[in-house]
Amino acid sequence: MSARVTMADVAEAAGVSRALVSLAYRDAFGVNGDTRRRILDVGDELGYVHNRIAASLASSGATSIGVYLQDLHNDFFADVHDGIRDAVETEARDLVLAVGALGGERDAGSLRALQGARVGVIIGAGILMPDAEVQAFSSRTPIVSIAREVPGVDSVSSDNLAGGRLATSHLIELGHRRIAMLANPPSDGYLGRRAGYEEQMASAGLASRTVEVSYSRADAATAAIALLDGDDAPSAFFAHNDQTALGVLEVLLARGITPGREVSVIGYDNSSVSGAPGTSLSSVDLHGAQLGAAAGRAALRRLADPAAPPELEVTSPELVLRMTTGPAPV
Amino acid sequence: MSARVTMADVAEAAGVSRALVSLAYRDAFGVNGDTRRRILDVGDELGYVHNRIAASLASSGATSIGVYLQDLHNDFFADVHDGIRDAVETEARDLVLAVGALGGERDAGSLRALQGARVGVIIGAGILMPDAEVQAFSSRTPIVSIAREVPGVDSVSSDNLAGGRLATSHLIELGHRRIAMLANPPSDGYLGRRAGYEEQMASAGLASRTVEVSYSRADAATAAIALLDGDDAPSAFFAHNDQTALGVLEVLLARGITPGREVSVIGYDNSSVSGAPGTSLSSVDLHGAQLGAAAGRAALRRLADPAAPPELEVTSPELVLRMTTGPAPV
DNA sequence: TTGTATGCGTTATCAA
DNA sequence: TTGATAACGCATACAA
Repeated sequence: MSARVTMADVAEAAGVSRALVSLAYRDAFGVNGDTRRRILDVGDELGYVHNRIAASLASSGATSIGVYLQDLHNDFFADVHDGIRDAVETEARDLVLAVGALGGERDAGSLRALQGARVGVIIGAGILMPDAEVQAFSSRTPIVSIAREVPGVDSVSSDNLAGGRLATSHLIELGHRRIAMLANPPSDGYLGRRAGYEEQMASAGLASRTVEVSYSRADAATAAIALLDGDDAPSAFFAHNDQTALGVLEVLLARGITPGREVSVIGYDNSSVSGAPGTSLSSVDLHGAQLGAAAGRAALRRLADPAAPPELEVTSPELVLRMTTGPAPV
Repeated sequence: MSARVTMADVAEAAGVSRALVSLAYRDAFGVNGDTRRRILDVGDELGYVHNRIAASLASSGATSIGVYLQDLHNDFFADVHDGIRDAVETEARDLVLAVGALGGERDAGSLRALQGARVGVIIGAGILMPDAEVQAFSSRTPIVSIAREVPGVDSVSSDNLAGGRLATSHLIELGHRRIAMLANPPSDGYLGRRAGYEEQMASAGLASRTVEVSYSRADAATAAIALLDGDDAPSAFFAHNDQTALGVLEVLLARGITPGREVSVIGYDNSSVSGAPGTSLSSVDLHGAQLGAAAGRAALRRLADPAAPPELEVTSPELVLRMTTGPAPV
């Protein structure tokens, strides 16, 4: 608990100027590699820690990167985080994290907190505010939106249409003809998944059967029961996300139906639960780490040129096949 | 992109002094509720955001709370985060997050980053540094350790001995006699789980069979295969965590053995995968949110009194039974 | 490389 | 409540 060590102390102990110490800690130009090492060593010995607070206040342009993640319980956001960190760490930028909430009730507060931390740009994954609010916010602190396209705002998203096509056409190729889709509420976006499904069904001459469900597993289970008990029960389900697919699996297992044999199921997100033994859910992978990395690079570009026109980058999803998909029963 | 709005601007627009604006934004005493609201409204209109960077630099004592989470892919840490946030948000403290890595290779860097952000205390979940380093670090910036007891450092941990007893005695009550434990490397702590297992086995007159494995699923699978193929194959497995238990399940399913019928399995952590249909793993729940909340409160106490003696708080784990546990086959 | 001066936007302290 | 002023620890620009 000695008095706080400052740059001045390090400078004195190392026998150099304050300014040089400052440069050394930012590994800027104009400081010889040897002296740099020596300065850092002296700093370590004294227990000095570069004060990013003071540094940030003093430097005019904000250089740190804010990261907003909707929900830590969802593995997708963990992937996104990893991707961002990978893409950004070569630049030695500070990442400032803020976590939201599933319902979006923390969006505004968390984004404000990042703004209060004076980040230069915010990478947002799972922001639920309306487009208009995102745009308004972005005009003060630029946002890079992940997995959601916001007009006028840098966006990095996965091709949902392609994902919907991938899943559906695979089920069709397996011989399924009665394929139901459990879709999310249209107001939340991700419409491409549904569009891809309906397009593929139509072009195969099959009738679409789309049921809208919420994000809860229980809700999905209810919908699955209704479909299975109805006329012309489907032999395959395409779910808008893994959570929904788990609801379907729950129903199948409870009825003694083996997923992948009698009935096939494909989810979306390829979250960590998908790979669990026993569950082994086929799913569409968004490649969250890839999205995060792309967003990280976009953030660096935005920091470098605040006036550049907004960018839109679209990455391709991938179908990951496990045990819940199999040939249609005869 | 207007010029940055500062407190001075707000003060002028609201027709009050700078000092009053400062007080209003910290909702401190000495500012009438009405004027406070008015000041905040004016601030909003001007698009002012309280600059936490400048505030933090100017205020003498650090009041923000650092949170170190080892790995976002593990649901346990998400629970911990939620618990901390709940416990702390009434105090309106800033949470500063840092994320580590599974192998511990980011421990030092992440903790330093928090120190550089001048937090007043750090809540650490999943720190892997040796005790001595944690203690040394904690003497500069106090640490509250979660799920790991570090002598001389505030710690909030779950009672691993009780957890090991719970799991083992339950298997014994189910009639199992050949119960194997897949334990973690002793150097990582959590020794109580193993001790609880061995104690319960001994007091039931049964022979312990402990095999040490790493944290990888594949490693656990290998160990399970060796045990199942050996003499006197176990009818039940107690795994030191869920990941390890999944490795066992993988082997059982591959061999057509139904978990919970022929062979029982209990994991530890009750992570999100445990509840997936098809997996349905019985597990010991650490109650991460509860641990987080306790740590949050401990952090607030530490902030209030840096000189108080270190505290140790121990919470009780709970056995969550699902499909992978059942009576011993006859 | 070195000093040195100036400023970043607050908080904190005091006297009024 | 108000001003006014001194920190806070650093970045930055400049002259040497």
